[in-house]
Order: sequence, then structure tokens, then C-alpha cells
Amino acid sequence: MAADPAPPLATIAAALRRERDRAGISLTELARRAGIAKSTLSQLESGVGNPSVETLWALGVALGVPFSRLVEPPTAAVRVIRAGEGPRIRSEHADFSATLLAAGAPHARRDVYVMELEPGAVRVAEPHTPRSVEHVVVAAGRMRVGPESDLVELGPGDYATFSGDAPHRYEALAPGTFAVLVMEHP
Amino acid sequence: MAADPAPPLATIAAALRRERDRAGISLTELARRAGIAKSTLSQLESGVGNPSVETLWALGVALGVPFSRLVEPPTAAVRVIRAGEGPRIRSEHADFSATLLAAGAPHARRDVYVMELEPGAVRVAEPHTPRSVEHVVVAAGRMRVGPESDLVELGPGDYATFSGDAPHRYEALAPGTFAVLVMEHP
DNA sequence: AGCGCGCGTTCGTCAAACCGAACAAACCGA
DNA sequence: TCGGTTTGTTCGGTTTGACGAACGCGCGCT
Repeated sequence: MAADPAPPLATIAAALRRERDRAGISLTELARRAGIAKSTLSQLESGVGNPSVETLWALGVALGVPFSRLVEPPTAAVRVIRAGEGPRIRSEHADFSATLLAAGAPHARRDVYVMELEPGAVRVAEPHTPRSVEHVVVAAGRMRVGPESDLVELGPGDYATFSGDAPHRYEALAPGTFAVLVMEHP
Repeated sequence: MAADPAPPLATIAAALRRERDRAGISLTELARRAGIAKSTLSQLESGVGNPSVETLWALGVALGVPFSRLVEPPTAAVRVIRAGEGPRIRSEHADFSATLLAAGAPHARRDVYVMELEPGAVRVAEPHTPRSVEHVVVAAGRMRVGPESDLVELGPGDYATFSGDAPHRYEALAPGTFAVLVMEHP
């Protein structure tokens, strides 16, 4: 249960590079924003050296990413699991079953919502945090959800997941629609 | 979207102490397991000093906790949010509302399930991973859930969360009951 | 070309993280 | 009461991470 065996020297280097050019800034600029010497940053991105927490923290802040994105390895669009589909776990002696919809991304932050909406109204969400992922399970009613380019229709028990960093929508198709929404941002 | 303003010098100290005596081992012992000098550990728990990533990592491994539990602030316990309660986000121009049920624990792994069960059957779950947390939102029907010591009854839209490291149960009270279950383990 | 600017790397210096040992205090059994 | 053990803290010495300056390179001006 435990532990991460490998000291993440290389992981940090990779994460640092990745996040930096995602932000589209130069090494020099990042060093300036983080208030650290660019020589230090250079070495870190080269995979040598073992930064102090303060240093790495400053970089996390400057990059606008949660600290631990820099230290833990990376992760993984659009899937639908219809009610009754998906890997099922059955109890042998009870009327009970559970379906695994999404295995935990190791270090994602996930917020759980209940969402209610009525037909006619369309909620269009502007893209948020890059690499954020949304999960929806419809509890009652019907709804159309997903990225604008790939809308799907869901009924009770249906599950869908898609990237939150593109424009997407929620639209009820029946009165009394409500759903459980899990927003996962890295 | 960003950032954690406060450098976590003190957070680390606190987390270190907390996790260590949760493990029930002495400072000396922990230092030995982690392969660091006990003097170093002593200072870290005192809140002075700014550990290197390698050092902190070694401590994380020795304690059997995911690295970032040591650097991010702690979290919470057993709560019920009834349908319609809780902080609500309303759209001003649509029949839409969302309720935040659980703010993301920074680095929890969360698995999302849909669970169906019929009355008469009781699913009793043996405790799993320490510090694991379960979230349930009932989609349809009624169910009784929670730790054996504190069962609560939920209807459609109701939400409950509780610790998964104590014996707990799921029990349907009405036919056609199904729920969304989020299991979060650190 | 010649110049200036910003990029990222490399080199010496200094502060500090880490270490090992020595330390007082608390605890336990004889 | 008195040794022996274990607790966690404090004290020099060594290693090393972070800094600033200097460097080579590439690009866009004039």
C-alpha cells in the first residue's frame, strides 16, 4: 500500500520542463518569477540535483500548479459507460452490484457535485484548468453532455467522462434531471 | 488557478509529527528506517530547515504515506448533505444548479462507482485502507449507509461521506435503489 | 557586418542541509 | 537506589544545493 520506491529525481526534471513549456515561458523568466537562480533551475531541469522543498515550492507557485504535480508522475479524453455496462462487481449473496467507472488518477484533485437542471436550459462551460477531467453519472432524467464536438445523450445510470479543458455543455432533456458530477483537476 | 501561497515549512513539521506517531514509532526508529540522521529529522519536526526532496521522500516511504501528504495540509470526517442543502452554485439564466459536496483532497486517489442494490440485502464492508474516505450520492430509492456506529438514511439527491477504515454498510430500503459511490484512498 | 538582447549552460563561492557523536532526560528492571 | 536502555535535542564537520557572474550561442535590429 504504500510506497513509491523510486526517488523522483528524473520525474521532477521532466515535470519541470513539461510544465514550463506548457506555460510557454523561458527558463530565465521562470527563474525570475520563482525568485530562484536560473542556474539552479537549469540544473534541476537537467535532472541533476535534489532541490529543497522551498525551491520546488516556489517553482510550483510560479508555474501555477499544485506542488505535487512536480513530483509525482503524469496521467491520462471521452468515454461512456452505459447503465449496466462496464466491469461489474457482484456480491454473491446479496442483491448488490457496483460498477467501476473510473480508476483513480493517482494525484488528481476531485470535487464531487450534485447537479440539477431543467430542460430548455443549456449550461455551456468555458474550458477550465488544462488536463481537468469531468465525470458525470445521471441519476434521474436524461441529459446531453460532453465536449461541443462530441455530445452524448445519457439516461439514468449512464456514465460519461470527458476532458474539461475544451468547451463543453450540460443540457437536460427531461424534467427533474439530476446527476452526480465529479470534477477532477490535476 | 493556482497557487498555494504559503511555503509549507510548518506544515511539513506538523505532518511529520502527526504521521509518525500515527505509525507509533520513535523519532530514532523513523530516522533509521528512512536512512537519514535523526538529528535531521529532529530539526524537521521542530519546523526548522528546509528538507531536500530526497530526504522528504525517504520519510514518506518510511512512513508509508504518499509523499504529498507530508507537504499539503490535512483534511476531514463524516458528513451528510441532504438534497437541496449545501453550498449552491446557481446559474443566473438557466434552470441549473450544482452543489459542491466534497472539495478535493489534494492527493487522494478516487474511484467512481455506480452501485445498485435491492432491499433485504445488506452489504457490510470490512474496513479497508486507513484514511480512505467514501462518498455516496443516492440517485434513486432509499438506502442506509455509514459506519456501523453511525448509520444514516438517505434519499435521492442526498449525500454522505464517511471514513472507510471502520466497518460500514450499505443497505437498500427501497426497490431499484442505486447510487454513485466515490471511494477515495490516500 | 556589427551590435544588442535574451536564451540556456558552466564555474567558483557561500550558506545550509545532512551527518555522526555526544548529550541530558525519561523510563524500566534488578 | 542504581545501572542500562531509549528517548529526543544540541554541537562541530563535511557535503551539497543555491547563488551570481561569466560564457557561448542564436536572433533581430540599425
